[in-house]
Amino acid sequence: MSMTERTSRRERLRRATVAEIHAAVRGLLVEKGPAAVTINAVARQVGMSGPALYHYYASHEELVGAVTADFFRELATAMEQACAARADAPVGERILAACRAMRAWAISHPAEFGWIFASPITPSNRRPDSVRHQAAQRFERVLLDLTVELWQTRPFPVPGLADLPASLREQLTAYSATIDGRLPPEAAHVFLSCWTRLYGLLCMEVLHQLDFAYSDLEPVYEECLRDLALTLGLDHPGR
Amino acid sequence: MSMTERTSRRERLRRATVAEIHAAVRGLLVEKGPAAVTINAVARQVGMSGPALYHYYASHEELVGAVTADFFRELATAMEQACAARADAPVGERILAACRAMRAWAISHPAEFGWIFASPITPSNRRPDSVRHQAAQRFERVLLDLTVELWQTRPFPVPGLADLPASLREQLTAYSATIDGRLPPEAAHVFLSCWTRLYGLLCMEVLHQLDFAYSDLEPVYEECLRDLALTLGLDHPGR
DNA sequence: TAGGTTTGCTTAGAGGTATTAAGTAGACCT
DNA sequence: AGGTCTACTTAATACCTCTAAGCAAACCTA
Repeated sequence: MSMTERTSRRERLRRATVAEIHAAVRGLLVEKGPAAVTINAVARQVGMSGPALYHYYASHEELVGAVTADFFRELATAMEQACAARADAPVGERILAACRAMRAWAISHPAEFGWIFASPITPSNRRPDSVRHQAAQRFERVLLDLTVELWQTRPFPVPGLADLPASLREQLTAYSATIDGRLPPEAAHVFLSCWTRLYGLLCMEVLHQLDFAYSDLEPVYEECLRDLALTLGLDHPGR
Repeated sequence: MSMTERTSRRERLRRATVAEIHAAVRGLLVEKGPAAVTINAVARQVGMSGPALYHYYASHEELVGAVTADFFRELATAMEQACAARADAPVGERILAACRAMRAWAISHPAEFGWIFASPITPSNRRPDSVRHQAAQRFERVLLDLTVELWQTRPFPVPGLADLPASLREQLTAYSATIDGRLPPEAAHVFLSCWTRLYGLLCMEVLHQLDFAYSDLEPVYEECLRDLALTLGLDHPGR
């Protein structure tokens, strides 16, 4: 009986409080914008007074990083679920589903998605062991894993490694190593190109850098997906 | 004699002070990061005390917007100069020069370029009559004007308007109108696609969203330019 | 079950921020 | 010469992050 509860009562309480804090942060972010997410305001929201929060986080920055990590995880989960819902479909279809899920989450959570980008990644949050970095990496892996599966089951056309500039070749080789060689440098190049276009488009939409021309980027995103499907040699992308 | 000096002594002094303030802001931004750009710190730098700055700007936000506008203007000028240096070259070559100048400025002024994006565009700075918006528009026009010239002298291939989704067609038609029809909707679509890819890539580089894979995006950018040249039907893009 | 430790909070306070208000010295113009 | 405008000043408000010190209750252990 006592053995089954691995988490002590204390720890459960702590977790609950942490969850409440994160919810307060998110609420403030969504309702009053990033600037409203102050230690004091968050503390007030959860019914404690200011400095109490320092028992949970060492600094404002760490709190922000932790919540940002939440958002990354939630986004990654949304993408994974979109895939899981089509577990039997061909990889190509699941890739498109994941990409659409990414934008769907971004659109329905603009404040959260905006925070992921716009909040300057402070040096401490760029450390590989930071919670934020871990969560960001998991997010990135969703599409990477799918692309690896595609590469293994139905390889897409890639440029000759010799055709790439030397500097790029080196960088791609290094990156290929960091993903344990699951994609060779040439394939990594194609993957990164697709990733960059898609993510970049979303990034600009969220940062309102395209407002001067577009009011709704859905068709633009879909066109980008068609292009991506062509590059990866997928069957008809739907829509 | 008195007629020739359109600007009174007073106004000249004011301009000098404003320039000094902007220089102080920039210095703080570059040396200590965006968070160090506070009203007080800026005032200290120029040798006045805090609230004095409110005689020049109504708020911290307005000051930030004004300096951001400076950056946009400087960036636009750098691109224009790159074109002017090749005034006799074909449009295609000038387009590529402008694009390269854009990245060159971004790389040599990372703090400034980062601020252009990362600083959340507050509602007041999104108003069409804000200094920031004006300067941003001038920046956007550099490549637009070049593309218009290309379109008029050597039209590039465009998709059929009927092939585009209705929603996109409407948006493109509206945008075409805002640029006085200098590009028809189909051509505007191609222009915006190129613009989005290029600007998005730079945006992600500056926001450190690609650090996980690349250490130097120069070859990636050049590849993007080759793609762009192909899309616009330019001759060999060089490099 | 008693004692010490850990946890979660409190208030007080230092030093910073943006911004407003009120007052003053001097330049400018009539 | 007198009034207005400009550029600044200091004082004050209300907020911010974060540190320090202290207290009560929960927990663990002897």
